Amino acid sequence: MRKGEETRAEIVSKSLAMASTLGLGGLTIGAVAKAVGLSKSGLFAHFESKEDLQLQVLRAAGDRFVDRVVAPALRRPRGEPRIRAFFESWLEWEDAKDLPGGCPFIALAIELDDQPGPLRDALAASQRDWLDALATAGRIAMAEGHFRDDLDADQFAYDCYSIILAYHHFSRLLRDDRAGERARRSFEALLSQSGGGAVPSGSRA
Amino acid sequence: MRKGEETRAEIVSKSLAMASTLGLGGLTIGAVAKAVGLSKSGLFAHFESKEDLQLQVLRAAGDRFVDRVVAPALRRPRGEPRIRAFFESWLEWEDAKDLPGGCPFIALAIELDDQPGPLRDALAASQRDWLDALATAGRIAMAEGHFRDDLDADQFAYDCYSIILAYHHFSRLLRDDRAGERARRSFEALLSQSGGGAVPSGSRA
DNA sequence: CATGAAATAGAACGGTCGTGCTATTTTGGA
DNA sequence: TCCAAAATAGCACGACCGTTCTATTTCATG
Repeated sequence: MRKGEETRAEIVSKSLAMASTLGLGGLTIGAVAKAVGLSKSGLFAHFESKEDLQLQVLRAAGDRFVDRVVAPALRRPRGEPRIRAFFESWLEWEDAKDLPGGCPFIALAIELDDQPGPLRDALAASQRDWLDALATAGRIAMAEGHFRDDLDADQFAYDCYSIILAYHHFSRLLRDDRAGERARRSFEALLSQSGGGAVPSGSRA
Repeated sequence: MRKGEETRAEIVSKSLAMASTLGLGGLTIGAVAKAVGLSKSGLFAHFESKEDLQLQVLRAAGDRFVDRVVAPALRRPRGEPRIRAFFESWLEWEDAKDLPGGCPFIALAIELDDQPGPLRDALAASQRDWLDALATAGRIAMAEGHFRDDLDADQFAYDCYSIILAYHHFSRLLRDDRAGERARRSFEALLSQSGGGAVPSGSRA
């Protein structure tokens, strides 16, 4: 029925927000139930187990990332503009107000990296997916002549993620307000070393 | 008495190893007790609370990092050699066999970044300490003429940490065996863009 | 508006958590 | 060797965990 799906979506969404700060392991049926205004058993009836809830949270996070970061970038012109859009959206994603703990993937990566199972597998798979998407965008930029033609696109994706990880670390743990500025500086350096024209804010393609 | 200190150190050491995979929150008095062969209450008598144990674990991790990464670097010649030694030791630290979950600071940073309190404060303080040490090493390299004299040493430290974070992420979650190679490539690129020249062993055109 | 189905609540379960309390064992110096 | 002190064990506590079962409420629709 209708109502059930709505409630379930609200549970997953609230759980995602909570998981961004507490991790998937820190999620508690009782706490989530209180947060959405349900009884423990009423909430639990929507899932076959806690792990099922966790998996749905992971999937919801992936969908949201695609909606807000990957898809918008793909709507931009091929080449460097798309790369820049990807990076900027990614940086905004880090500070999304509906994810109070910052990027859930970074938090979950740390939590799950030593913990084999379907959760870890699902996370790793989605990570690989959009790292591939980013590397592909890099290869397109090479084809467009925006990047050197001997660039290692996978290394480029690695370096992009590297910058995002540092932004997360410095802005969240150290509360460094220059973290954004630092991340963008690193990104510009990466672009210019990749053969991307040093295009400061102003010109577009 | 003597014995007590020994036992306490063993507890903290074992807890550190466990915390590297499970986090500080995942640490459990019962599980640690079983791991060191003590009863729950026997173990607990060494600490005034669980948080006290967690703090001691944090301090032990800091001491170990200084011993294995910071101090060895400081014994190397000023300038680029010291920077390189810092980075290489740091990379080895990531794979230390007595820390099966990898660098505990990265795991704890994620775990504690939204959780105010003495644990968070202690972690942030130690992070700042050796980021400062690294930036200082960078400034020394500038003074020695190994780095450009307009280099931003804090940004340099930021970029170094960035590479380490990516190494952690790619090697642990994605099990990418090229992660080490990628990290070193990024580091060489960072050095050369910082004005550090020569690749020491090996060659390039 | 009645009715069966869907959604939710309530209570209880065995487990484990951190943490006290008290008893027992172990230790190291006199 | 003896003995206070230190170290450790055993047990119990209240709280919360995930989960199951059953009852009750709410919903969509004939």
